[in-house]
Amino acid sequence: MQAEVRSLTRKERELAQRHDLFLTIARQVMHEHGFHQLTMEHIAEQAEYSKGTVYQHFACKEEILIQLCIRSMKNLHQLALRATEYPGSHREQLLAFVIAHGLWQQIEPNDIFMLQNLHGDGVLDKVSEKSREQHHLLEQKILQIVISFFDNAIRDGQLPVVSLNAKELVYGLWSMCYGGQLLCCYQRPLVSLELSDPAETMISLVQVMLDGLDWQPRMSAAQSNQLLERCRDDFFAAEIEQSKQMNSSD
Amino acid sequence: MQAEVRSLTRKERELAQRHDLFLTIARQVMHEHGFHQLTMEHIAEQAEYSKGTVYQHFACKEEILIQLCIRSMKNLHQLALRATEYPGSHREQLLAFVIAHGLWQQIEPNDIFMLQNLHGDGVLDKVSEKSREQHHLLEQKILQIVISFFDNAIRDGQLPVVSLNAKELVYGLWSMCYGGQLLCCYQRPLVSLELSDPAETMISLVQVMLDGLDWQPRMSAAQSNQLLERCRDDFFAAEIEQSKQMNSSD
DNA sequence: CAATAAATTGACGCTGCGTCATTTTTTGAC
DNA sequence: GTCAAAAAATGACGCAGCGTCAATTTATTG
Repeated sequence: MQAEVRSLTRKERELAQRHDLFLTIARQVMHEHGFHQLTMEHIAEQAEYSKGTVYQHFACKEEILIQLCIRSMKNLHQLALRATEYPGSHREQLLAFVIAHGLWQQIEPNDIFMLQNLHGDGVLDKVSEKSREQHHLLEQKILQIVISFFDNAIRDGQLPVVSLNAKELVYGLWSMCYGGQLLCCYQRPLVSLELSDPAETMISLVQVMLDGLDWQPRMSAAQSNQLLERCRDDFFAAEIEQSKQMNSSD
Repeated sequence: MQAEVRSLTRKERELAQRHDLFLTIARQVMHEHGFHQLTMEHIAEQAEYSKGTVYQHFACKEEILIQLCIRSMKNLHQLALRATEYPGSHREQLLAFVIAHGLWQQIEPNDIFMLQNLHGDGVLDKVSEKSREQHHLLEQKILQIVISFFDNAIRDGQLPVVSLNAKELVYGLWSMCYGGQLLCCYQRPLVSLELSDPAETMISLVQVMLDGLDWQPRMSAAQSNQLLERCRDDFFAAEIEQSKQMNSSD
Protein backbone atom coordinates (compact mmCIF):
# COMPACT_ATOMS: atom_id res chain seq x y z
CA MET A 1 0.00 0.00 0.00
CA GLN A 2 2.73 2.37 0.98
CA ALA A 3 4.73 1.34 -2.08
CA GLU A 4 1.70 2.06 -4.24
CA VAL A 5 1.29 5.50 -2.74
CA ARG A 6 4.97 6.26 -3.03
CA SER A 7 4.92 5.14 -6.65
CA LEU A 8 1.93 7.33 -7.41
CA THR A 9 3.45 10.36 -5.77
CA ARG A 10 6.70 9.89 -7.66
CA LYS A 11 4.71 9.78 -10.90
CA GLU A 12 2.78 12.80 -9.84
CA ARG A 13 5.94 14.64 -8.91
CA GLU A 14 7.45 13.89 -12.30
CA LEU A 15 4.28 15.02 -14.00
CA ALA A 16 4.13 18.25 -12.02
CA GLN A 17 7.79 18.86 -12.66
CA ARG A 18 7.36 18.50 -16.40
CA HIS A 19 4.27 20.66 -16.29
CA ASP A 20 6.41 23.36 -14.73
CA LEU A 21 9.20 22.77 -17.21
CA PHE A 22 6.84 23.32 -20.12
CA LEU A 23 5.42 26.46 -18.53
CA THR A 24 8.89 27.78 -17.83
CA ILE A 25 10.06 27.22 -21.37
CA ALA A 26 6.88 28.73 -22.76
CA ARG A 27 7.38 31.78 -20.60
CA GLN A 28 10.93 32.25 -21.76
CA VAL A 29 10.01 31.86 -25.43
CA MET A 30 7.13 34.29 -25.03
CA HIS A 31 9.32 36.86 -23.37
CA GLU A 32 11.93 36.56 -26.08
CA HIS A 33 9.70 36.35 -29.12
CA GLY A 34 6.12 37.10 -28.08
CA PHE A 35 3.00 35.01 -27.79
CA HIS A 36 2.36 34.50 -31.47
CA GLN A 37 5.88 33.12 -31.94
CA LEU A 38 5.24 30.54 -29.29
CA THR A 39 4.68 27.16 -30.96
CA MET A 40 3.95 23.84 -29.38
CA GLU A 41 6.70 22.28 -31.50
CA HIS A 42 9.19 24.77 -30.16
CA ILE A 43 8.29 24.04 -26.55
CA ALA A 44 8.48 20.30 -27.18
CA GLU A 45 11.85 20.66 -28.89
CA GLN A 46 13.30 22.81 -26.10
CA ALA A 47 12.03 20.42 -23.45
CA GLU A 48 13.24 17.40 -25.46
CA TYR A 49 9.81 15.87 -25.61
CA SER A 50 7.43 15.47 -28.50
CA LYS A 51 4.49 17.64 -29.33
CA GLY A 52 1.99 15.01 -28.24
CA THR A 53 3.41 15.00 -24.74
CA VAL A 54 3.00 18.74 -24.45
CA TYR A 55 -0.61 18.30 -25.52
CA GLN A 56 -1.14 15.89 -22.64
CA HIS A 57 -0.49 18.80 -20.29
CA PHE A 58 -2.14 21.65 -22.18
CA ALA A 59 -5.04 21.41 -24.56
CA CYS A 60 -3.80 24.42 -26.49
CA LYS A 61 -1.43 27.37 -26.56
CA GLU A 62 -3.99 29.49 -24.80
CA GLU A 63 -4.12 27.11 -21.88
CA ILE A 64 -0.40 27.66 -21.37
CA LEU A 65 -0.91 31.40 -21.47
CA ILE A 66 -3.65 31.46 -18.87
CA GLN A 67 -1.71 29.20 -16.53
CA LEU A 68 1.23 31.58 -16.75
CA CYS A 69 -1.11 34.48 -16.08
CA ILE A 70 -2.53 32.69 -13.04
CA ARG A 71 1.02 32.13 -11.81
CA SER A 72 1.76 35.84 -12.14
CA MET A 73 -1.50 36.93 -10.56
CA LYS A 74 -0.84 34.72 -7.57
CA ASN A 75 2.19 36.88 -6.91
CA LEU A 76 0.05 39.98 -7.11
CA HIS A 77 -2.46 38.44 -4.77
CA GLN A 78 0.28 37.75 -2.24
CA LEU A 79 1.34 41.37 -2.46
CA ALA A 80 -2.25 42.53 -2.00
CA LEU A 81 -2.64 40.38 1.11
CA ARG A 82 0.61 41.74 2.48
CA ALA A 83 -0.55 45.31 1.84
CA THR A 84 -3.53 44.73 4.16
CA GLU A 85 -0.97 44.19 6.92
CA TYR A 86 0.78 47.48 6.36
CA PRO A 87 1.00 49.30 9.70
CA GLY A 88 -0.62 52.61 8.87
CA SER A 89 -3.81 54.36 7.82
CA HIS A 90 -6.23 52.87 5.31
CA ARG A 91 -4.94 55.41 2.83
CA GLU A 92 -1.39 54.19 3.36
CA GLN A 93 -2.50 50.60 2.97
CA LEU A 94 -4.15 51.35 -0.34
CA LEU A 95 -1.05 53.18 -1.50
CA ALA A 96 1.09 50.28 -0.35
CA PHE A 97 -0.94 48.10 -2.69
CA VAL A 98 -0.51 50.56 -5.56
CA ILE A 99 3.23 50.59 -4.88
CA ALA A 100 3.25 46.80 -4.79
CA HIS A 101 1.42 46.76 -8.09
CA GLY A 102 4.16 48.93 -9.58
CA LEU A 103 6.88 46.74 -8.13
CA TRP A 104 5.14 43.64 -9.44
CA GLN A 105 5.27 45.16 -12.90
CA GLN A 106 8.91 46.18 -12.57
CA ILE A 107 10.06 42.75 -11.46
CA GLU A 108 8.71 41.15 -14.59
CA PRO A 109 7.69 43.74 -17.17
CA ASN A 110 6.74 41.09 -19.70
CA ASP A 111 4.02 39.62 -17.53
CA ILE A 112 1.71 42.46 -18.40
CA PHE A 113 2.02 41.43 -22.06
CA MET A 114 0.78 38.00 -21.08
CA LEU A 115 -2.21 39.52 -19.34
CA GLN A 116 -2.92 41.69 -22.36
CA ASN A 117 -2.71 38.69 -24.68
CA LEU A 118 -5.03 36.78 -22.38
CA HIS A 119 -7.72 39.34 -23.12
CA GLY A 120 -6.90 39.32 -26.80
CA ASP A 121 -9.55 38.08 -29.11
CA GLY A 122 -10.65 34.47 -28.84
CA VAL A 123 -8.12 33.51 -26.19
CA LEU A 124 -10.37 33.12 -23.16
CA ASP A 125 -12.81 31.13 -25.33
CA LYS A 126 -10.29 28.40 -25.97
CA VAL A 127 -9.17 27.99 -22.41
CA SER A 128 -10.46 25.28 -20.04
CA GLU A 129 -13.36 26.17 -17.81
CA LYS A 130 -11.25 25.32 -14.79
CA SER A 131 -8.45 27.75 -15.63
CA ARG A 132 -10.90 30.46 -16.53
CA GLU A 133 -12.61 30.06 -13.18
CA GLN A 134 -9.31 30.03 -11.33
CA HIS A 135 -8.18 33.19 -13.07
CA HIS A 136 -11.50 34.89 -12.44
CA LEU A 137 -11.49 33.92 -8.77
CA LEU A 138 -8.00 35.29 -8.29
CA GLU A 139 -8.99 38.54 -9.95
CA GLN A 140 -12.05 38.80 -7.72
CA LYS A 141 -10.00 38.17 -4.61
CA ILE A 142 -7.57 40.95 -5.44
CA LEU A 143 -10.43 43.24 -6.35
CA GLN A 144 -12.14 42.46 -3.06
CA ILE A 145 -9.04 43.44 -1.12
CA VAL A 146 -8.91 46.78 -2.90
CA ILE A 147 -12.61 47.35 -2.32
CA SER A 148 -12.07 46.66 1.38
CA PHE A 149 -9.50 49.46 1.62
CA PHE A 150 -12.18 51.89 0.46
CA ASP A 151 -14.94 50.33 2.56
CA ASN A 152 -12.82 50.42 5.69
CA ALA A 153 -11.89 54.06 5.15
CA ILE A 154 -15.54 54.97 4.62
CA ARG A 155 -16.57 53.00 7.71
CA ASP A 156 -13.94 54.75 9.83
CA GLY A 157 -14.94 58.17 8.56
CA GLN A 158 -11.63 58.89 6.82
CA LEU A 159 -13.12 58.83 3.35
CA PRO A 160 -16.22 61.03 3.07
CA VAL A 161 -19.07 59.51 1.12
CA VAL A 162 -19.42 61.25 -2.21
CA SER A 163 -21.50 60.54 -5.28
CA LEU A 164 -19.21 57.62 -6.13
CA ASN A 165 -19.35 54.40 -4.12
CA ALA A 166 -16.39 52.18 -3.21
CA LYS A 167 -16.77 49.96 -6.26
CA GLU A 168 -16.89 52.88 -8.65
CA LEU A 169 -13.74 54.26 -7.09
CA VAL A 170 -12.05 50.89 -7.48
CA TYR A 171 -13.04 50.99 -11.13
CA GLY A 172 -11.17 54.28 -11.46
CA LEU A 173 -8.12 53.09 -9.62
CA TRP A 174 -7.97 49.82 -11.52
CA SER A 175 -8.47 51.60 -14.84
CA MET A 176 -5.62 53.99 -14.14
CA CYS A 177 -3.16 51.38 -12.89
CA TYR A 178 -3.96 48.86 -15.59
CA GLY A 179 -4.13 51.43 -18.37
CA GLY A 180 -0.87 52.97 -17.20
CA GLN A 181 0.90 49.64 -17.30
CA LEU A 182 -0.32 48.95 -20.80
CA LEU A 183 0.70 52.37 -22.05
CA CYS A 184 4.16 51.78 -20.60
CA CYS A 185 4.37 48.53 -22.56
CA TYR A 186 3.39 50.20 -25.79
CA GLN A 187 6.39 52.48 -25.42
CA ARG A 188 5.96 54.27 -28.71
CA PRO A 189 3.10 56.65 -27.80
CA LEU A 190 4.60 57.42 -24.40
CA VAL A 191 7.93 58.86 -25.50
CA SER A 192 6.34 62.21 -26.25
CA LEU A 193 5.16 62.39 -22.63
CA GLU A 194 8.78 62.14 -21.49
CA LEU A 195 8.02 60.26 -18.30
CA SER A 196 11.13 59.68 -16.26
CA ASP A 197 9.57 57.12 -13.94
CA PRO A 198 6.05 56.02 -14.81
CA ALA A 199 5.66 53.89 -11.67
CA GLU A 200 6.48 56.80 -9.39
CA THR A 201 4.28 59.11 -11.44
CA MET A 202 1.43 56.64 -11.02
CA ILE A 203 1.74 56.82 -7.24
CA SER A 204 1.52 60.61 -7.36
CA LEU A 205 -1.49 60.37 -9.63
CA VAL A 206 -3.24 58.07 -7.20
CA GLN A 207 -2.43 60.55 -4.43
CA VAL A 208 -4.07 63.28 -6.52
CA MET A 209 -7.15 61.12 -6.89
CA LEU A 210 -7.29 60.39 -3.16
CA ASP A 211 -6.86 64.10 -2.43
CA GLY A 212 -9.77 64.76 -4.76
CA LEU A 213 -11.82 62.40 -2.59
CA ASP A 214 -10.54 64.22 0.50
CA TRP A 215 -9.36 60.92 1.95
CA GLN A 216 -7.84 61.62 5.38
CA PRO A 217 -5.12 61.82 6.52
CA ARG A 218 -3.61 63.65 3.58
CA MET A 219 0.00 62.98 2.77
CA SER A 220 2.76 65.38 1.81
CA ALA A 221 5.09 64.58 -1.10
CA ALA A 222 7.78 63.77 1.46
CA GLN A 223 5.50 61.34 3.28
CA SER A 224 4.58 59.74 -0.02
CA ASN A 225 8.23 59.22 -0.93
CA GLN A 226 8.96 57.83 2.48
CA LEU A 227 6.14 55.34 2.10
CA LEU A 228 7.47 54.31 -1.29
CA GLU A 229 10.94 53.71 0.07
CA ARG A 230 9.70 51.81 3.09
CA CYS A 231 7.55 49.58 0.91
CA ARG A 232 10.20 48.93 -1.68
CA ASP A 233 13.22 48.43 0.53
CA ASP A 234 11.57 46.87 3.50
CA PHE A 235 7.93 46.00 3.73
CA PHE A 236 7.57 44.00 0.50
CA ALA A 237 11.21 42.84 0.42
CA ALA A 238 10.37 39.20 1.10
CA GLU A 239 7.63 38.99 -1.54
CA ILE A 240 9.79 40.76 -4.10
CA GLU A 241 12.69 38.43 -3.44
CA GLN A 242 10.41 35.46 -3.82
CA SER A 243 8.98 36.70 -7.13
CA LYS A 244 12.43 37.46 -8.44
CA GLN A 245 13.61 33.96 -7.64
CA MET A 246 10.59 32.44 -9.32
CA ASN A 247 11.27 34.46 -12.41
CA SER A 248 15.03 34.06 -12.56
CA SER A 249 14.65 30.30 -12.47
CA ASP A 250 13.10 30.47 -15.92
CA MET B 1 -5.24 64.84 -72.27
CA GLN B 2 -8.45 65.50 -70.45
CA ALA B 3 -9.67 62.07 -71.39
CA GLU B 4 -6.50 60.61 -69.95
CA VAL B 5 -6.95 62.49 -66.70
CA ARG B 6 -10.60 61.55 -66.49
CA SER B 7 -9.76 57.93 -67.15
CA LEU B 8 -7.13 57.94 -64.44
CA THR B 9 -9.41 59.48 -61.89
CA ARG B 10 -12.14 57.02 -62.71
CA LYS B 11 -9.65 54.21 -62.12
CA GLU B 12 -8.53 55.83 -58.95
CA ARG B 13 -12.09 56.27 -57.80
CA GLU B 14 -12.82 52.62 -58.43
CA LEU B 15 -9.69 51.64 -56.60
CA ALA B 16 -10.48 53.82 -53.60
CA GLN B 17 -14.02 52.54 -53.59
CA ARG B 18 -12.89 48.94 -53.51
CA HIS B 19 -10.34 49.78 -50.84
CA ASP B 20 -13.20 51.06 -48.73
CA LEU B 21 -15.34 48.08 -49.55
CA PHE B 22 -12.67 45.71 -48.29
CA LEU B 23 -12.18 47.75 -45.14
CA THR B 24 -15.90 47.86 -44.54
CA ILE B 25 -16.31 44.13 -44.94
CA ALA B 26 -13.29 43.48 -42.75
CA ARG B 27 -14.75 45.70 -40.06
CA GLN B 28 -18.05 43.89 -40.13
CA VAL B 29 -16.45 40.46 -39.98
CA MET B 30 -14.22 41.57 -37.13
CA HIS B 31 -17.11 42.93 -35.16
CA GLU B 32 -19.08 39.77 -35.66
CA HIS B 33 -16.38 37.19 -35.15
CA GLY B 34 -13.24 38.96 -33.89
CA PHE B 35 -9.86 39.70 -35.39
CA HIS B 36 -8.52 36.17 -35.42
CA GLN B 37 -11.57 34.97 -37.34
CA LEU B 38 -10.92 37.53 -40.02
CA THR B 39 -9.42 35.77 -43.05
CA MET B 40 -8.35 37.23 -46.33
CA GLU B 41 -10.33 34.53 -48.13
CA HIS B 42 -13.46 35.52 -46.27
CA ILE B 43 -13.07 39.17 -47.19
CA ALA B 44 -12.43 38.27 -50.82
CA GLU B 45 -15.44 35.99 -50.90
CA GLN B 46 -17.76 38.58 -49.33
CA ALA B 47 -16.53 41.25 -51.73
CA GLU B 48 -16.77 38.88 -54.69
CA TYR B 49 -13.13 39.29 -55.58
CA SER B 50 -10.24 36.89 -55.25
CA LYS B 51 -7.67 36.77 -52.53
CA GLY B 52 -4.93 38.15 -54.76
CA THR B 53 -6.92 41.30 -55.37
CA VAL B 54 -7.32 41.91 -51.66
CA TYR B 55 -3.56 41.52 -51.32
CA GLN B 56 -3.08 44.32 -53.87
CA HIS B 57 -4.69 46.66 -51.40
CA PHE B 58 -3.33 45.32 -48.13
CA ALA B 59 -0.05 43.54 -47.62
CA CYS B 60 -1.50 41.59 -44.70
CA LYS B 61 -4.33 41.26 -42.23
CA GLU B 62 -2.57 43.62 -39.86
CA GLU B 63 -2.52 46.35 -42.47
CA ILE B 64 -6.29 46.18 -42.64
CA LEU B 65 -6.52 46.41 -38.88
CA ILE B 66 -4.35 49.49 -38.61
CA GLN B 67 -6.19 51.26 -41.39
CA LEU B 68 -9.44 50.63 -39.57
CA CYS B 69 -7.87 51.94 -36.39
CA ILE B 70 -6.70 55.05 -38.19
CA ARG B 71 -10.23 55.53 -39.50
CA SER B 72 -11.61 55.31 -35.98
CA MET B 73 -8.97 57.57 -34.48
CA LYS B 74 -9.69 60.23 -37.06
CA ASN B 75 -13.15 60.41 -35.56
CA LEU B 76 -11.68 60.84 -32.11
CA HIS B 77 -9.35 63.51 -33.42
CA GLN B 78 -12.32 65.42 -34.84
CA LEU B 79 -14.00 65.22 -31.46
CA ALA B 80 -10.86 66.46 -29.73
CA LEU B 81 -10.61 69.43 -32.08
CA ARG B 82 -14.25 70.21 -31.48
CA ALA B 83 -13.72 70.07 -27.71
CA THR B 84 -11.16 72.87 -27.97
CA GLU B 85 -14.01 75.03 -29.23
CA TYR B 86 -16.24 74.36 -26.26
CA PRO B 87 -17.40 77.70 -24.87
CA GLY B 88 -16.34 77.44 -21.25
CA SER B 89 -13.41 77.13 -18.88
CA HIS B 90 -10.34 75.04 -19.62
CA ARG B 91 -11.63 72.53 -17.13
CA GLU B 92 -14.91 72.28 -19.01
CA GLN B 93 -13.07 71.90 -22.29
CA LEU B 94 -11.03 69.02 -20.94
CA LEU B 95 -14.17 67.40 -19.57
CA ALA B 96 -15.87 67.93 -22.91
CA PHE B 97 -13.08 65.88 -24.44
CA VAL B 98 -13.45 63.14 -21.83
CA ILE B 99 -17.19 63.09 -22.53
CA ALA B 100 -16.48 62.93 -26.26
CA HIS B 101 -14.13 60.03 -25.63
CA GLY B 102 -16.92 58.19 -23.84
CA LEU B 103 -19.39 58.95 -26.63
CA TRP B 104 -16.86 57.79 -29.21
CA GLN B 105 -16.69 54.49 -27.40
CA GLN B 106 -20.46 54.18 -27.07
CA ILE B 107 -21.08 54.81 -30.75
CA GLU B 108 -18.91 51.90 -31.76
CA PRO B 109 -17.97 49.76 -28.77
CA ASN B 110 -16.08 47.29 -30.94
CA ASP B 111 -13.56 49.85 -32.11
CA ILE B 112 -11.73 49.62 -28.84
CA PHE B 113 -11.18 45.93 -29.55
CA MET B 114 -9.49 46.89 -32.78
CA LEU B 115 -7.20 49.27 -30.92
CA GLN B 116 -6.41 46.59 -28.38
CA ASN B 117 -5.61 44.09 -31.11
CA LEU B 118 -3.41 46.67 -32.80
CA HIS B 119 -1.17 46.63 -29.74
CA GLY B 120 -1.30 42.87 -29.54
CA ASP B 121 1.87 41.01 -30.05
CA GLY B 122 3.60 41.28 -33.41
CA VAL B 123 0.88 43.32 -35.07
CA LEU B 124 2.60 46.69 -35.36
CA ASP B 125 5.71 44.92 -36.65
CA LYS B 126 3.91 43.60 -39.70
CA VAL B 127 2.28 46.86 -40.67
CA SER B 128 3.62 49.25 -43.31
CA GLU B 129 5.87 52.06 -42.16
CA LYS B 130 3.46 54.55 -43.66
CA SER B 131 0.44 53.36 -41.71
CA ARG B 132 2.43 53.11 -38.52
CA GLU B 133 3.56 56.70 -38.93
CA GLN B 134 0.06 57.86 -39.75
CA HIS B 135 -1.33 56.16 -36.69
CA HIS B 136 1.42 57.54 -34.50
CA LEU B 137 0.95 61.05 -35.81
CA LEU B 138 -2.77 60.94 -35.14
CA GLU B 139 -2.16 59.74 -31.62
CA GLN B 140 0.35 62.52 -31.04
CA LYS B 141 -2.06 65.13 -32.35
CA ILE B 142 -4.80 64.01 -29.98
CA LEU B 143 -2.32 63.85 -27.13
CA GLN B 144 -1.12 67.33 -27.92
CA ILE B 145 -4.63 68.69 -27.71
CA VAL B 146 -5.10 67.15 -24.28
CA ILE B 147 -1.74 68.47 -23.12
CA SER B 148 -2.76 71.93 -24.26
CA PHE B 149 -5.85 71.86 -22.01
CA PHE B 150 -3.54 71.41 -19.04
CA ASP B 151 -0.94 73.88 -20.28
CA ASN B 152 -3.57 76.54 -20.89
CA ALA B 153 -5.07 76.06 -17.45
CA ILE B 154 -1.65 76.34 -15.83
CA ARG B 155 -0.83 79.44 -17.88
CA ASP B 156 -4.08 81.09 -16.87
CA GLY B 157 -3.55 80.27 -13.21
CA GLN B 158 -6.56 77.97 -12.92
CA LEU B 159 -4.50 74.86 -12.36
CA PRO B 160 -1.90 75.33 -9.62
CA VAL B 161 1.50 73.88 -10.41
CA VAL B 162 2.10 70.81 -8.31
CA SER B 163 4.79 68.14 -8.33
CA LEU B 164 3.30 66.69 -11.51
CA ASN B 165 3.70 68.48 -14.83
CA ALA B 166 1.13 68.65 -17.63
CA LYS B 167 2.47 65.59 -19.42
CA GLU B 168 2.45 63.46 -16.32
CA LEU B 169 -1.14 64.47 -15.68
CA VAL B 170 -2.04 63.53 -19.25
CA TYR B 171 -0.47 60.16 -18.61
CA GLY B 172 -2.84 59.70 -15.68
CA LEU B 173 -5.88 60.82 -17.60
CA TRP B 174 -5.05 58.71 -20.61
CA SER B 175 -4.33 55.67 -18.46
CA MET B 176 -7.65 55.96 -16.70
CA CYS B 177 -9.75 56.53 -19.82
CA TYR B 178 -8.01 53.89 -21.87
CA GLY B 179 -7.85 51.37 -19.04
CA GLY B 180 -11.48 51.98 -18.23
CA GLN B 181 -12.54 51.32 -21.79
CA LEU B 182 -10.60 48.08 -21.91
CA LEU B 183 -12.04 46.89 -18.62
CA CYS B 184 -15.50 47.58 -19.97
CA CYS B 185 -14.71 45.40 -22.97
CA TYR B 186 -13.50 42.55 -20.84
CA GLN B 187 -16.95 42.48 -19.19
CA ARG B 188 -16.28 39.45 -17.02
CA PRO B 189 -14.15 41.07 -14.29
CA LEU B 190 -16.34 44.15 -14.14
CA VAL B 191 -19.63 42.51 -13.23
CA SER B 192 -18.62 42.32 -9.59
CA LEU B 193 -18.18 46.09 -9.55
CA GLU B 194 -21.82 46.49 -10.56
CA LEU B 195 -21.30 49.66 -12.58
CA SER B 196 -24.56 51.00 -13.90
CA ASP B 197 -22.96 53.40 -16.37
CA PRO B 198 -19.18 53.17 -16.73
CA ALA B 199 -18.95 56.17 -19.05
CA GLU B 200 -20.73 58.43 -16.59
CA THR B 201 -18.69 57.02 -13.73
CA MET B 202 -15.54 57.82 -15.66
CA ILE B 203 -16.53 61.47 -15.93
CA SER B 204 -17.06 61.64 -12.17
CA LEU B 205 -13.70 59.99 -11.62
CA VAL B 206 -12.00 62.56 -13.82
CA GLN B 207 -13.75 65.27 -11.81
CA VAL B 208 -12.32 63.73 -8.65
CA MET B 209 -8.86 63.83 -10.16
CA LEU B 210 -9.26 67.45 -11.24
CA ASP B 211 -10.53 68.33 -7.75
CA GLY B 212 -7.43 66.65 -6.36
CA LEU B 213 -5.40 69.03 -8.50
CA ASP B 214 -7.53 71.92 -7.27
CA TRP B 215 -8.30 72.90 -10.86
CA GLN B 216 -10.51 76.00 -10.81
CA PRO B 217 -13.35 76.59 -11.20
CA ARG B 218 -14.64 73.54 -9.39
CA MET B 219 -17.87 72.01 -10.60
CA SER B 220 -20.81 70.68 -8.65
CA ALA B 221 -22.38 67.35 -9.54
CA ALA B 222 -25.27 69.27 -11.08
CA GLN B 223 -22.92 71.33 -13.24
CA SER B 224 -21.16 68.17 -14.31
CA ASN B 225 -24.40 66.54 -15.37
CA GLN B 226 -25.45 69.66 -17.20
CA LEU B 227 -22.16 69.65 -19.10
CA LEU B 228 -22.65 66.01 -20.03
CA GLU B 229 -26.12 66.64 -21.36
CA ARG B 230 -25.08 69.72 -23.30
CA CYS B 231 -22.19 67.85 -24.88
CA ARG B 232 -24.16 64.75 -25.73
CA ASP B 233 -27.37 66.31 -26.98
CA ASP B 234 -26.02 69.44 -28.51
CA PHE B 235 -22.35 70.30 -28.74
CA PHE B 236 -21.06 67.09 -30.31
CA ALA B 237 -24.31 66.24 -32.09
CA ALA B 238 -22.91 66.83 -35.57
CA GLU B 239 -19.78 64.74 -35.02
CA ILE B 240 -21.74 61.93 -33.41
CA GLU B 241 -24.21 61.87 -36.28
CA GLN B 242 -21.35 61.72 -38.75
CA SER B 243 -19.64 58.86 -36.94
CA LYS B 244 -22.89 56.96 -36.67
CA GLN B 245 -23.49 57.28 -40.37
CA MET B 246 -19.98 56.12 -41.15
CA ASN B 247 -20.49 53.08 -38.98
CA SER B 248 -24.01 52.20 -40.02
CA SER B 249 -22.92 52.12 -43.66
CA ASP B 250 -20.86 49.03 -42.87
C1' DC C 1 -8.25 44.92 -84.61
C1' DA C 2 -4.17 43.53 -82.69
C1' DA C 3 -0.51 44.37 -79.55
C1' DT C 4 0.55 45.68 -75.28
C1' DA C 5 -0.23 46.84 -70.58
C1' DA C 6 -2.76 46.20 -66.41
C1' DA C 7 -5.61 43.74 -63.40
C1' DT C 8 -7.33 39.45 -61.63
C1' DT C 9 -7.22 34.88 -60.41
C1' DG C 10 -6.62 30.67 -57.69
C1' DA C 11 -3.33 26.83 -57.31
C1' DC C 12 0.69 26.25 -54.67
C1' DG C 13 4.05 26.01 -50.87
C1' DC C 14 4.52 26.75 -46.23
C1' DT C 15 3.78 27.02 -41.27
C1' DG C 16 1.65 25.63 -37.25
C1' DC C 17 -2.35 23.58 -34.89
C1' DG C 18 -4.41 19.54 -32.88
C1' DT C 19 -5.36 14.29 -33.48
C1' DC C 20 -4.60 9.57 -33.05
C1' DA C 21 -2.77 5.07 -34.53
C1' DT C 22 1.57 3.15 -33.57
C1' DT C 23 5.57 2.36 -30.81
C1' DT C 24 8.01 2.46 -26.51
C1' DT C 25 8.22 2.27 -21.64
C1' DT C 26 6.55 1.02 -17.18
C1' DT C 27 4.18 -1.85 -14.08
C1' DG C 28 3.12 -5.79 -11.36
C1' DA C 29 1.75 -10.72 -11.09
C1' DC C 30 3.95 -15.02 -11.18
C1' DG D 1 13.73 -12.70 -14.46
C1' DT D 2 9.66 -12.92 -17.67
C1' DC D 3 5.70 -11.51 -19.80
C1' DA D 4 1.23 -9.51 -20.55
C1' DA D 5 -1.37 -5.54 -19.75
C1' DA D 6 -1.53 -0.66 -18.95
C1' DA D 7 0.34 3.84 -19.49
C1' DA D 8 3.03 7.16 -21.80
C1' DA D 9 5.36 9.10 -25.75
C1' DT D 10 5.79 9.77 -30.49
C1' DG D 11 5.44 11.99 -34.98
C1' DA D 12 2.92 11.41 -39.39
C1' DC D 13 -1.29 13.23 -40.83
C1' DG D 14 -5.18 16.28 -42.06
C1' DC D 15 -6.54 20.81 -41.94
C1' DA D 16 -6.75 25.92 -42.05
C1' DG D 17 -5.02 30.13 -43.38
C1' DC D 18 -1.21 33.07 -44.95
C1' DG D 19 1.17 35.11 -48.74
C1' DT D 20 3.17 34.33 -53.67
C1' DC D 21 3.27 34.24 -58.48
C1' DA D 22 2.69 32.22 -63.10
C1' DA D 23 -1.11 32.07 -65.95
C1' DT D 24 -5.26 34.07 -67.53
C1' DT D 25 -8.56 37.62 -68.30
C1' DT D 26 -9.66 42.40 -69.11
C1' DA D 27 -8.63 47.11 -70.53
C1' DT D 28 -6.02 50.42 -73.25
C1' DT D 29 -4.10 52.40 -77.24
C1' DG D 30 -2.04 53.09 -81.82
